[in-house]
Amino acid sequence: MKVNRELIVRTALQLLDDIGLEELTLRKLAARLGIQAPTLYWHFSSKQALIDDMATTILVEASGDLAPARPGDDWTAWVMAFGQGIRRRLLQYRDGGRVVAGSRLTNALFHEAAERIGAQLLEAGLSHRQAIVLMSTVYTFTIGFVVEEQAVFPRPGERSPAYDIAQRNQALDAGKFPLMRKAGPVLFDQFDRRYRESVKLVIEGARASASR
Amino acid sequence: MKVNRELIVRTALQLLDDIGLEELTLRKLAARLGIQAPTLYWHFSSKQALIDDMATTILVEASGDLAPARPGDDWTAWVMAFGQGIRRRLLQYRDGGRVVAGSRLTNALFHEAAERIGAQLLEAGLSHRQAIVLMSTVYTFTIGFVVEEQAVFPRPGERSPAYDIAQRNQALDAGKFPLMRKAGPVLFDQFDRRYRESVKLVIEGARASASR
DNA sequence: TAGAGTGATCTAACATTGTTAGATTTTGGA
DNA sequence: TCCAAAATCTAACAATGTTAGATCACTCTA
Repeated sequence: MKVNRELIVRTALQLLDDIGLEELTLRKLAARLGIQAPTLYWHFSSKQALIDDMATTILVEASGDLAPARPGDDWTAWVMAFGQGIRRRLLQYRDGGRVVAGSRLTNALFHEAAERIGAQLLEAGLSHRQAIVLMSTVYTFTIGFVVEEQAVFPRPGERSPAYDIAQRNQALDAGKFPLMRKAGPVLFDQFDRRYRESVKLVIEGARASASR
Repeated sequence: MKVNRELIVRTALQLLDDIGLEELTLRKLAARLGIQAPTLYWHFSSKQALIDDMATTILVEASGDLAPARPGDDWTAWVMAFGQGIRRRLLQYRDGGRVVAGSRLTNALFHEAAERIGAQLLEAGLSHRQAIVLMSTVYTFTIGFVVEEQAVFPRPGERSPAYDIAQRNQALDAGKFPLMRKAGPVLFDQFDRRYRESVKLVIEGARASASR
């Protein structure tokens, strides 16, 4: 059975989703492909090179889903759709955030989407620097956010027992940490809502900066 | 020679700064401590537990440095100092960003600092939720930002050869990616400036949200 | 149609790693 | 002085990424 880079990456992403990044080994991947582990080195120069390709693939998959629903929407909708689209796709794979966070992209396909969205921002009147800073802020925040989110929810709806809120509160003295205690539900529940609010902060900041 | 948790963590942080997270092994750490590797398991239940303690220590070190220079400053200065303080401390250790990104805090000392700053925000009129979302946004962004920054500059001023801008541009067709090409210097130079601008976006967004 | 070349896989092995089991030494208080 | 505990040691294990080199499979050419 002949195997190629794309099949390897797709299989690796399936395996990732099944067992997580920590358990993802070349031998397990090879087994699922019906080959021996060293054969992978004919296709990839290292495990990291494979993971880089996985990360690139995840982001490329996201690329088609980064435009706002209604095409007439203003630039703020484009930025929100950019962030939401990336987050949604990262969440589709177990440890998707950590995979992308630790990798370098291997091709420019994701840059195409970024280029399109950036063009929208310029057209709306933002400067080049404003557009780049805005997009990179959302991008960086999104990846960091999903890394945290997936530590709490390894899979959507499946809360990790390590992040029990009651247990967290037990470690936080009520008299000493009133704010932090009350923050538990904000930080570890309803990630959708907090994500939206965070990105909205960035967007409103950009609106203020752009209108000057 | 007797060893304890604190000495181990301090030595591990030194070693981290010398050789980076990837090269940090329990045997090397033990050698530097003058003990055998398995002895570390008397003090820590796993390597990850040790790294968690390292991350906690880094953030606790940052805690003393999170207040604005002039105590009379308004709440926006507190938020900026919060972010800048964390970033500065993460940058003091090689791979400091990645260490903190992948870890869970082992004590609440950092929460004390967060509690103080949060209190400032409430006093300035922000709601509890606004304050928590604002701080978590800056926190998450900062860690993600430093992870990227340290991929480009493993040590301050020491650019990784893998992130040469000219090389990056070669991969980006000038006709197809005008914005992304021009973005190189914005993204991979002057991290100080971009960090400040990003956090300012968040803060201005919070100002807009708070004034409503 | 035989054979050469290269594309793709295999087997065998290596060094290194985190970790465990269990024996041994060191320490400090009764 | 003795004993329990605290702290360290040696020896070993299973697993991992990776390399070296042999072998199979396919395609093109002479």
